[in-house]
Amino acid sequence: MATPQDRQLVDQWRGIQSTYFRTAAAIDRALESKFSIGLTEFEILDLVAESTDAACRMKQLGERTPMTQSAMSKVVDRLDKAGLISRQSCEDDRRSLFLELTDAGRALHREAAIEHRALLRENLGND
Amino acid sequence: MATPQDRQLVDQWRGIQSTYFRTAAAIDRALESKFSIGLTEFEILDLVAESTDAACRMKQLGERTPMTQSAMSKVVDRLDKAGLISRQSCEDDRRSLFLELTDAGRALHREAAIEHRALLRENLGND
DNA sequence: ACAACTTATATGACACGTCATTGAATGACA
DNA sequence: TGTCATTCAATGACGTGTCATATAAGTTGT
Repeated sequence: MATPQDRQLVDQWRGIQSTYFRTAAAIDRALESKFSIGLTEFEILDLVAESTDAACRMKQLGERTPMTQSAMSKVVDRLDKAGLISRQSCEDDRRSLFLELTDAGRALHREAAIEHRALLRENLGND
Repeated sequence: MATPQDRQLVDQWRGIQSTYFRTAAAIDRALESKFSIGLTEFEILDLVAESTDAACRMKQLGERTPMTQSAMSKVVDRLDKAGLISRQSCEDDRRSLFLELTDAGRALHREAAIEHRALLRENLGND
């Protein structure tokens, strides 16, 4: 019990947690106040933005984020309602959805990404 | 825009996120199923367990976790209702609360900590 | 072409975290 | 000592995530 290895593990874990919380909170607040979107919304925008088009993406996106399928669905829904993204049903498999940024979405992403990267740089401290 | 440094930052961030989510989810599920407590509950137990007694702790604990004051208050409330922890008002400052594990809490913590460390070892991969 | 199964997304009930605020106790200081 | 500000903890309204399930579309084997 309570071996030094355990202590070291626990400390490492707490470090990860606090880095994660601190950084996520900072980004979330900044994006929320400047662009009225949350961190998770931005993350989806970011993934869609960097996806080379083609392919029915909702599913594939799910493989590139730790978000639940359910969570993704709701985030995408909010982004759609906000007019930042559009969902189009795929021709070849009508269960799937093809996502793409609207012009507004692309513009917002461009701005927000700058903020996002800056806050990562600050918080992850790779100066 | 999109400099290689940015890419590297974003990748680092996604790594942290996925480590955090994967690990937290694994621990949470295990503790929930075996001991009927969540990860946040365990973390408070863990902090209280390792606190050298004395001092009115609710406040100090808040300084050692990324949790909000509000969140802590609710977690402690659940732990209290579950009979794992007790809140006693401080004599010297009646705004503050002194926390301590009940016998049940200490016993549960002892068991749960083993599981917790094991899952950290698995997920943070310091073998 | 018809079941039975599988896969993609959406949704409803619920739990938990956050923010803002409250209530109570303390401190500061004229 | 009486006021005003500050601090500790609890609470209510609210947003968002999770789980289980629903809906719809595709697949397979006969």
